[in-house]
Amino acid sequence: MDFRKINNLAVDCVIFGLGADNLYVLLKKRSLNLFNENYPVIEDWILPGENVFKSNNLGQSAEKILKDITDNNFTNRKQFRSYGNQKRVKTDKDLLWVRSKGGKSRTITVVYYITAPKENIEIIEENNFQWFPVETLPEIGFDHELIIQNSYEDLKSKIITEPVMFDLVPTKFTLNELQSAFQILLNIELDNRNFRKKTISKPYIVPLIDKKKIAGSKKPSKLYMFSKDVYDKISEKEYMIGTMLMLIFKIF
Amino acid sequence: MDFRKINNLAVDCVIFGLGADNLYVLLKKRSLNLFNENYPVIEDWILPGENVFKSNNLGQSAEKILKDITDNNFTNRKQFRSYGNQKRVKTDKDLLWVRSKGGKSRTITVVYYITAPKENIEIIEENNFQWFPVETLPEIGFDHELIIQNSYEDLKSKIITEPVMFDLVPTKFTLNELQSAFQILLNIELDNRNFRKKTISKPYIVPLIDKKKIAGSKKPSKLYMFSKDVYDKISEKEYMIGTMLMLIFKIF
DNA sequence: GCAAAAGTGTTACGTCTACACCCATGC
DNA sequence: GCATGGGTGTAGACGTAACACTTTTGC
Repeated sequence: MDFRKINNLAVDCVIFGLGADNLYVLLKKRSLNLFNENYPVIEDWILPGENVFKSNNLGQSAEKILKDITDNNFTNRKQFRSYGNQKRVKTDKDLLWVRSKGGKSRTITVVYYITAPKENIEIIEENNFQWFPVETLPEIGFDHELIIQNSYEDLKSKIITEPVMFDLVPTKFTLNELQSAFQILLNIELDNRNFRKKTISKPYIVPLIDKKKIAGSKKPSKLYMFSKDVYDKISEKEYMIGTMLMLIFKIF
Repeated sequence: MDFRKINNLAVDCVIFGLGADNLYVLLKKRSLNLFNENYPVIEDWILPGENVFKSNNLGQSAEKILKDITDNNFTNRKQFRSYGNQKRVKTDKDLLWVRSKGGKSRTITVVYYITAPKENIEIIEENNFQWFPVETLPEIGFDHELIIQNSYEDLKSKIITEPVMFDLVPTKFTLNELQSAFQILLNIELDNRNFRKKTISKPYIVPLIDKKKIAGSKKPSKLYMFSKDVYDKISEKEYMIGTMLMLIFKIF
């Protein structure tokens, strides 16, 4: 293993966690105070990320970043895009920070994003990380707010094309949870009865016999699973494209 | 301007050109013969690309690569993803080539892809570039075959989500051209009458009054344009997601 | 027994699919 | 005048949208 870092190549991770009524992003606190009036005090939030080791490939770097945050194993890491503008790092705060870390001001960042139910992600170092609703972010360093927005857009577009919704919801989910997930992510209202009918009719939504779940209160509800096998088998015969859409939209 | 190159950062371009009955990719010839039996003879094809200048951002690099190929201006450059595996360059040929060019064997490549009607792209240096059908590629260097496949997949998925089809077809197109484009790219058959009805009914498909076009032969046909303005206006009110799909699919 | 969320069916309407022939033009 | 691709209409099947009440459980 070669643990030296490639000083102009970094990986950042956008971690999306779906909560009860919001989609959240996990951010890392960035603070630096030199107690010198010539330097700004840094106190804001950035995406978890780091420079790539010489002997790691991009995916392994992402893996490593995630391991520092939680013990979860994520199966749904998606490489998104890269940011390599030479003017990316431009504010005093950002320049100071980069210099203090030995990085280069022209760094190319490859972004991965990860999706999971928020409740599934147990954060190890509570102090340094915090969830924020995607719609109301705090002060963000670098160009990371842009990166978050771009990733969010991409996620939304993937949701209607690929079965990524099932990564945002527990493995065993109730139909209402699934419906709510769609409603939050696409910001729409859905008719409960129609949603159920369509969803249940899909062969890759498999009812879990007998098992039930205790909601916050009152009557327990049936659980379902997503069968990737079945889904893949169906989508092999073409036509599957855009299936997710069908769970939801009035086509017009 | 700083014309030094960042030796571990490159941009490659996948240029898709839609022909009459195939989707093509533009490749660059790679040949190197040292006339020394200890070295392999290189004679294959790669994506057009190059290392990034210190003073260029990624988009500018892509721009520059394209300018060397054709005088066309492309408006639809899309950044795709990055390839940064440390084992990317591994065959003797590839290593020899990289060394002969002063690059690093661990290079991260950011991929852009471009879509246009094949006939629109006039290649400047005929000798070095050639079109190949995506489905039947020649011998390809580096991991560029993988990159092409990945880009192709991404393109196909974008086609059903975003109005990228209109980049592959002339600005003024006939309905049959558009239908044929869908058929080639998604490898499906469409009913001509139904396709026309749906397509014409979309407000963002605007008929060009009076103008006609001479096909390969016989009867001229009506021309249409895609109005991005109208499309954007409609898609603002949500729900637009997946519209492209609607031009085509039996929803089930 | 009551609060809270889960779960259920029907009808009217609109959209999609399937299908075969005439039209306009160039030669 | 004929060959070629351009262009057109309808009916039956299917899927969607709209809509309000009952059920099951925990407390």
